[in-house]
Amino acid sequence: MTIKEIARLAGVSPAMVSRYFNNGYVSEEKRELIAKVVKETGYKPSVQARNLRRGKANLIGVVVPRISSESVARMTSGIEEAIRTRGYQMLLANTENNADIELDYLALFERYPVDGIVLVGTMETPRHRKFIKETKTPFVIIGQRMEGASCIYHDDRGAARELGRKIAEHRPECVAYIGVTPEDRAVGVERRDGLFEGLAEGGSPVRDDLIRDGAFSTEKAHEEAKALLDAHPEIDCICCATDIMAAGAIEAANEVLGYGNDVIVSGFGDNHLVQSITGGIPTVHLGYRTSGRQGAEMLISQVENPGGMASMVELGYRVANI
Amino acid sequence: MTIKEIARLAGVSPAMVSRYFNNGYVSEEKRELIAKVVKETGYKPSVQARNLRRGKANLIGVVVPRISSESVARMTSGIEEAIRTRGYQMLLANTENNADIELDYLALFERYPVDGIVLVGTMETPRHRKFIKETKTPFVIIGQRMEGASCIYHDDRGAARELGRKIAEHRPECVAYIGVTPEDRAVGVERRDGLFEGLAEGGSPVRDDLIRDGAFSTEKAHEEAKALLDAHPEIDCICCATDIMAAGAIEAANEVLGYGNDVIVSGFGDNHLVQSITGGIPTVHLGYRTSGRQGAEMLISQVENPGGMASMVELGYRVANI
DNA sequence: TTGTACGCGTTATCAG
DNA sequence: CTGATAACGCGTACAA
Repeated sequence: MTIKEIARLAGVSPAMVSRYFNNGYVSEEKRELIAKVVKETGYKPSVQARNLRRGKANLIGVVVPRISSESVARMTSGIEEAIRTRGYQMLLANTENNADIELDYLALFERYPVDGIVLVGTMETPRHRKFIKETKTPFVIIGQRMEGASCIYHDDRGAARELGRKIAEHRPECVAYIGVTPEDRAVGVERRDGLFEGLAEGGSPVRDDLIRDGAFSTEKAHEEAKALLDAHPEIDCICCATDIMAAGAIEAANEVLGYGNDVIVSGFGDNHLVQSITGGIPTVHLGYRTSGRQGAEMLISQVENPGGMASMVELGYRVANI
Repeated sequence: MTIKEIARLAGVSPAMVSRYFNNGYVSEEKRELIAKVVKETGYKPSVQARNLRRGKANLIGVVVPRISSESVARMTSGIEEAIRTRGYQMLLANTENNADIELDYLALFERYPVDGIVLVGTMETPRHRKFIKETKTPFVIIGQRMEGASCIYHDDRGAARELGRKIAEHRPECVAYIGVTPEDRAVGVERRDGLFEGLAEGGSPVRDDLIRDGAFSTEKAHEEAKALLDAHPEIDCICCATDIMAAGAIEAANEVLGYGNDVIVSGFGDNHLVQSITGGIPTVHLGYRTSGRQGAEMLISQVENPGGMASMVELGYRVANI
């Protein structure tokens, strides 16, 4: 069923039918004629042909590191919302934290009919920088600050510093830290450094020998926390780079010291499930939905008004439960 | 940059360039000529035009109820994996559990250049049945059994029955149940009925007045469980339709009866985070990744070999931690 | 092995 | 307000 056949059946020109679906330069009379035929045939215009003709697909490619992470889910939800209200669709690619797959998808999207690309960022490699410099497709990165690209990110450092200060007010005497790889700058470096600063300012510095890597995993964090607590009974505070890992640390503390122990365990990111299971541990709410939404809006405005400058937006935060 | 310009620059015909990218009817000499120009210009064929010409987009539309649910994340991960290895891309739509948005997306995908549609199913309304009956687009539904459509689903009932029997072996004397709306047949009806059967067979039936709706939410389940335990101290077992809700029930039990209480709380779905935080409560592993993967494979085979029958696949399960 | 010519289904332009 | 016509960029008979 093509526009031509509809035109023939309705006794009008194809152009008329096209206008019927787009701008509305159609007389009432013809409109009814066409509407009737369209309803009878169930005709839908070919998006393919339209895309070709318009040189635009109203499609945004979104590349995420791990779809099963709550923070990512919240971002994509925000992206999707913004995108949908502007009449776009989302093409989602999941890389399972694999840099090669990530670059592959970025390359794929460049020649795919997407109007723009959103990258939910984790690591920054030379190949990433190369891509950013060379791509002609509108591009926004969410969650990491990256030079040369439009990006929208959270003030991980400031948030962590404030969290650290608040924790220090409780005067913990022996503070351990479970972080993640520094390859993820926002989570691995900014959160750690900010937290260390805040704790030190408040007079409760992290002890150098009590720093571990929790690898973004509840299990790994559980394991590390257990080892820490077994070896250092003096620990009375464990700060974690994510709520997910904090969940593991809490479990460890309960195992080693029993329920109702006094160890302070803090997280980051306000993971819904973790917060509701634990009844609320010290954490930072980061507005992932917002960054998703704003990132998508930024991208679409780039798509629709090309030639603008790359812009960087830093989002606020809210320290919670302490 | 079009195929014509490349042809001109390489001193060959456009058809040659097309063949260079598709079937390979090109002499070595010309191949090198073209390769050189392609590399220099960074030319990528327009997927738009190719799609129009081929009448195929290598795109699968996936409609999910809630992207931030772990089970959904696991399914989409499986779908994505299967799709990618077959050379397709995934277009993801999120409905936030809204039936209207769900139907909108289904309709959108029908006229979008997707080769097939996967629906991660929850409710089944007359409009759903209408869509299924009328759509000409290859279509697979995952997670619910639905007549007239190809579907792949889990044996929720059998799994629940076995879980119920296992729980009954611990001889609980007063069993409560927190479920969800029966509009979601698999989760709201099959799990409930199966569990009730298994418990009854084992001699530990659920007490009729101890049945509540937890609305897929940790908070709601927490609230309901707290009310139950406050009003009925004799409760020694709370079964929940999802792990997420079980997390709320555990929290409630700890609040009301203290840590280390003997109330058995069971879940369903083997939620990673819940299992690792709780140290493992009785649950059922359902292979969501597998259903995603197989559902996608089923769909693609429908796309590539049209005219087949609708098929229904039931997947197994594994009861865990009891 | 190579090139020519046509058509995929739309929409934009332009003349009426 | 309406209709004819020319692209959009590519793939593929068909002829050479």
